[in-house]
Amino acid sequence: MQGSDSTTAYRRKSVAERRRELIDAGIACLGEGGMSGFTIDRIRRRAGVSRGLINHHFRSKDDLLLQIYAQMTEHLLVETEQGTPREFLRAVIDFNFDERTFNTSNLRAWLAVWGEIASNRALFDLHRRRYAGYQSRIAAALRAVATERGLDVEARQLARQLIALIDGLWLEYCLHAEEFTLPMARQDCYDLLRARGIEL
Amino acid sequence: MQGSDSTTAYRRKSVAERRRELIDAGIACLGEGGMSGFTIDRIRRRAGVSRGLINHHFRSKDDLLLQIYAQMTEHLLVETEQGTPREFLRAVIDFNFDERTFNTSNLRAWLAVWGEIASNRALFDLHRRRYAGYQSRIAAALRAVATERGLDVEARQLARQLIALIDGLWLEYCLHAEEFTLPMARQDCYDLLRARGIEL
DNA sequence: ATTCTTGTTGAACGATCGTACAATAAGGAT
DNA sequence: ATCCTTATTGTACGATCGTTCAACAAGAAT
Repeated sequence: MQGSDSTTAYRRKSVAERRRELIDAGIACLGEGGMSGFTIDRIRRRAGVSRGLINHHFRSKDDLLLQIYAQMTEHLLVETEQGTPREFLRAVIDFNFDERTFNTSNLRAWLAVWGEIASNRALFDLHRRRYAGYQSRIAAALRAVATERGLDVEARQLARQLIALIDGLWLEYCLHAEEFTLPMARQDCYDLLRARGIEL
Repeated sequence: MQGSDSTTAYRRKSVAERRRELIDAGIACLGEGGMSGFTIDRIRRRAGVSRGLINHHFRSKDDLLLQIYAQMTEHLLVETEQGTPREFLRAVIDFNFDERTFNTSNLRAWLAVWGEIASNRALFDLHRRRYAGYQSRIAAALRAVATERGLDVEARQLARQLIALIDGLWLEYCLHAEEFTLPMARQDCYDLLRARGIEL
């Protein structure tokens, strides 16, 4: 755009870098205006790029949305890949309530995507694949920690409750950020498990 | 349309009845296609009505969305207006997981609306008003039941957790209806309170 | 310097969006 | 029967949507 060299009209970037920028711009638009704000024109403006470039890097707008979801879940999966079951559970909770993840813009983006999953086949399928692994890994970790302490828990049920609480807290925060702090939300999750005898 | 009397092209209805029909059609569209499916043309087709009628009964599409939210929350407030704190809490949980409320179409409609609240001023304001009363009533009921048993609970925090769990379970069910039963979800809520010493 | 690849642009397209409005007719009042 | 109100229709409009595509130029390769 207005680069330091006034003789060049624009700057070329690598495919990976540009795609990443467009994905980030898309997430920002989702966070700012929900699904109604997820528009080729708004995305391209936020990315500081021309109208046609999005369709050059992505097959369609739906494809961009799919890549956005892929990146959002990628973060969650990658950053919780670690050691013992107890460490894993802590990582899941802490990551979900880390400032980088737990901010209104990002949460609104998630909310907007959730609203589309049910009526977008490709998105739905990807979500199913990602989510199944997520839940079963949490259930397995809960089971491991519980048996280690000689507790008898319904691991799948508890995993479901934990995930539901996390998502619900996200939702609450998304709509009522002011009466809410990040450590409070995190503590709510630890409390849920402690009340079942699982201390992290 | 194709009424029994073939000489009449359409049937007039009372303002209240027609508005209700349009609101219901709008909810159905939200549940079916998310915010992207919330379209004047789709709504009017589902309601079996002409294009112009929606703007006759509602100032704008945003106004219709506002009325839709008003009706959805109305149900929740009305059906939980009853007696003792314990009865009230049971009513809240039971209503949230009643078949009439807890079905994928309705939940998807909620999800779609939630996604818009943050970026729609009028919707946001209405939501705030409705939600504040909802949360404080739950907190008060929890406090009453707890002190009745000599327990010391952080009522507002627990209310927040309960609401988050309810919303989270809605969300889970919305996206994974098959590995989920209604009584299971309801039980999850009772479990949360029981784990804190509050037996309903 | 020149060539070549391809990231990037911007105009143009048809479709669909929400809204406005004049014309119509249903159905109660008289 | 006739009038009157207004619920209802259907067309039209401008704006914006997602997508296509020929032309352009950035920048590495030569």
